Amino acid sequence: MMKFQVLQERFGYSSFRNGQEAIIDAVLKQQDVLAMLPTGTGKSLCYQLPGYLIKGTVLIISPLISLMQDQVEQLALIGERKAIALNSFLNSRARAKALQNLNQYRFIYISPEMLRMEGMIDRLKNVSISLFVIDEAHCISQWGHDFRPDYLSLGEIRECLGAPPALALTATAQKEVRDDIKHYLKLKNPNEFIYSVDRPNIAIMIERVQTANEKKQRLLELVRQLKKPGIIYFSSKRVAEEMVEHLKLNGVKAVAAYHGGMDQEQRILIQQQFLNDQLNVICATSAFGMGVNKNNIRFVIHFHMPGQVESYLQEIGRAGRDGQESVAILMYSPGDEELPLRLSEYELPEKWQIDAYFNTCQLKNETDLVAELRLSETQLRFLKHYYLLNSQDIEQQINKVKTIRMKRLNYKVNKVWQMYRWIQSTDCRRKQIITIFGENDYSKPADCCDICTFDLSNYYEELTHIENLSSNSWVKRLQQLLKQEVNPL
DNA sequence: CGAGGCGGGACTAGTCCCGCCTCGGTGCTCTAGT
Repeated sequence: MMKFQVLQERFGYSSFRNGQEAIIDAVLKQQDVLAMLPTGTGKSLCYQLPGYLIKGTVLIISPLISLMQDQVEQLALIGERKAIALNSFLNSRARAKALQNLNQYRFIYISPEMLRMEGMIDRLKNVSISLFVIDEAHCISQWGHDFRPDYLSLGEIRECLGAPPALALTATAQKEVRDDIKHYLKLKNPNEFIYSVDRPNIAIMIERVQTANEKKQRLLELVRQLKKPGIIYFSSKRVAEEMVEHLKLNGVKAVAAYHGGMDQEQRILIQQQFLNDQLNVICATSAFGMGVNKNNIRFVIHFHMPGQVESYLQEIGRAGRDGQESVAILMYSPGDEELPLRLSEYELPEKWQIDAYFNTCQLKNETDLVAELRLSETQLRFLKHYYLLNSQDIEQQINKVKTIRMKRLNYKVNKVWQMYRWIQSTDCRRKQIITIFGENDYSKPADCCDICTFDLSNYYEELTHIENLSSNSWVKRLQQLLKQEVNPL
């Protein structure tokens, strides 16, 4: 079968979208591929279509259970039943059955954590894996070094499985992140497809205020005026929830919160209601977004600044997927950079915790250690990961881990300052982003950014100015209009 | 850094204020007990 035939008959498309065909060709030639495509350009087709043209199974590493479930459902809709998501949603019987029949699947979705569970690699060795896909591959760099260290083992796992060709897919990755991806996946001379991160239909704006209170008031104004639907990003679950109440109290309807502290069920419900236009505004933390395929989002507001330009770009990139004019507004008040700086720090163990852990972890049980050293789950995982990796004497190990911690901390702090410089700069915001991502050319849209030319009222809801008038003046205005209509007759 | 919670002291006895402390995001997995 030819790829065009599969495209039409299986997926129901008459042509490829920008970038897809070249990537698919490289995959079919069994080359390692690193592809950076803007959000919403159909990345999953790049491995799903080859799945029908090559022998064997496509293994897809995915960061979220919900993304895996989504993809399996999407595949079911086009009649594909030989797809499975291997994750904790499967009960033990279903999992046992799936593991026994692994080689019958065309597509297997799995998390990095599940891949590293005992016996999993041996199971997969009996399957002929013909393509090793890493969806949202920037997670390797963004999460692998601390939050989810299993991401760093993917390259070794790939080799264990006979080094099948790899396809790494992402939407935003600066050069150093791409280097990380290549290194940790052990890609050999990968074919790289890098498309521009620029989204000309998203106008970029920074709103400066002096205090937190002022920010809150200005946010209410903006939400009232702007065309919806929209997302507001916060770096705190509590503040996100408080803002939902504040907006509701002030007459904003169809607004809800979304963050990682909520029940899985509640999260799915909120996301569905947003996709179905039953909710207009989501007050969210960075937990919201991956896999949210909604094409008519008109604004993305940042109430807190993200810790890095990549996160910012990924978050604003959720606006305007339909190609219509949309706006991204980042609200900044002096001192805002402190929060992301703190967040970068407290994820990593402190120096004294490294000392204490390495010196006593063989003597005490884990529960006691965690309580004694006040370790968070992430800190503990970081320590365990590097404890297992090292086999030299304790002092050497400790120094090595402290160096790793220092490097990681520096990296994250530098990322925050890059974001900060972007906010403070007086250069075209779009041009700076392009430069940060190593690009040179872009065409300036009519509404570019607050430094260039830009009129925020283009993004207001049409009726807003009438609603804002008091009822009296509204009547007067209507009378005027009627007079104007009547007089000429 | 900055917001919020909490404890204690003060003064028309239950409320108010001040100072101190803590916390702040992202997700996978399994296990034990209902």
